[in-house]
Amino acid sequence: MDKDKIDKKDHILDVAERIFAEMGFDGASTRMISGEAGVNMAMLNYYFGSKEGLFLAVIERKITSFQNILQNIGNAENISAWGKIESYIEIYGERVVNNNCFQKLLYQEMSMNRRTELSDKIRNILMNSVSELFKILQDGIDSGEFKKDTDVQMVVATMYGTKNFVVNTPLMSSTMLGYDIQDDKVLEEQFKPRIKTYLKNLFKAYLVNENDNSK
Amino acid sequence: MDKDKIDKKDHILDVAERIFAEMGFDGASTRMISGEAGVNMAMLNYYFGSKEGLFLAVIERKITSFQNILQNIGNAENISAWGKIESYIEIYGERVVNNNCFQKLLYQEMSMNRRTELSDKIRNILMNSVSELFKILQDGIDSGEFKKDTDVQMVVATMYGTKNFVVNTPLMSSTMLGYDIQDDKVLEEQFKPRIKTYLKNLFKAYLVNENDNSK
DNA sequence: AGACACTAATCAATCGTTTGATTAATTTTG
DNA sequence: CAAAATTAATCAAACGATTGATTAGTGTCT
Repeated sequence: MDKDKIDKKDHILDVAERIFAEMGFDGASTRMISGEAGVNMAMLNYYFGSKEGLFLAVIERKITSFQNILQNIGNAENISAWGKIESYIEIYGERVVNNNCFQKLLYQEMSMNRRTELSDKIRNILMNSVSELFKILQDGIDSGEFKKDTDVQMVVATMYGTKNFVVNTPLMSSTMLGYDIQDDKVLEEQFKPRIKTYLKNLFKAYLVNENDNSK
Repeated sequence: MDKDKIDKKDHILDVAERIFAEMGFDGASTRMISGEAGVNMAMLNYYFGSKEGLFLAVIERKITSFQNILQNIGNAENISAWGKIESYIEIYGERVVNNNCFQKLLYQEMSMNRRTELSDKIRNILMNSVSELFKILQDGIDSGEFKKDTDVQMVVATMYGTKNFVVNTPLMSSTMLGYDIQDDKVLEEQFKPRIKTYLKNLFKAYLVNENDNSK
């Protein structure tokens, strides 16, 4: 049946995603991936053409679901700029937990300046999300809701950077935070609400103009 | 003369540091490193034993200079907690620019969970700096200078994460920021003051209790 | 029969490392 | 001091292993 083939391809992609994230593109071998997936080595090339094709397939599979999620937030009418940022942090916090393997993969690929074709693709896609954030922030500034001297670009760098740091260096972060970030339960029950609360407090303090009578 | 030998080893380490940072540990080949350094391939094994030994030597060379820099700040007596944070950001901002190649290398190694012997070493050394920051922050909270609900650990994650994001994904960051992060002049004249100012503003807003008459 | 799914065997290329020989530098000896 | 002996530094070549990829062939369906 057709279903089996799709399931098999998806299974390969699942395994490849995990191994690529753990070992990096170069560190992961096709034998390791095919072996762990329980398929013949040649199947990787049969299905995906090449190792790079497999890598690209792993990324493209997820990337589609990444799109369009944030545009709804940005385009919402009756929500304040700060409300949009809060929504963004909520959604972002959820994705941190569920897709941290993939996040690591993305970040790893972006760290390398080579393979520009793929890197460009990834960067362009991520820039969509970034642009949405820019727009929200700039609107907030223009409406006077956010402070005038806000560094819009750096705010985004902090948003992504803080999350990436924790997700990509789990051993370091676990030592710092005092509990095991790699434990799914801890991640879900402890870290997820924590980073959401933290980012909201952090950016509220930095972004939002207090409703005082100054000036 | 003895000088030449030392210079040569140092030259190899310089090249290896750059290539490891650019290509990752697995992506960099010994042929590439020796070729670019202008030495025979066998010299790498002759000097450093193995590829991993070379990698370790690259890291250990820098790590020593990393130590003890921040302890002076933490132990200063007549400076406020916020003043210490400002000093930290200043020094940290300087290091970002000058050692970004090495920073990338460190972060890359920490992202992989394998090679635990080396990773543990790196993590422990970084934890020294982290602990200094913790202490400063906690002192500020205890003295009432910083807000009581400050998430000390996450502040550090933001500090490192924001910087790492920009340094490790230069192409992405350059697109975001609108200028070329990889250009040394831009990095020095534009980005360095910018990230310093931004981090100070960000953390001042989040950390410092306003001297108002509330409560 | 013929398109598709799959496998074992094999390919050339590249990997990190080792070798044996050669040169340069240093130390020991007369 | 100079010749001899020893050590250190450097090299081209080759090692076995592993890499990603391909081939030729075997079933398996419709």
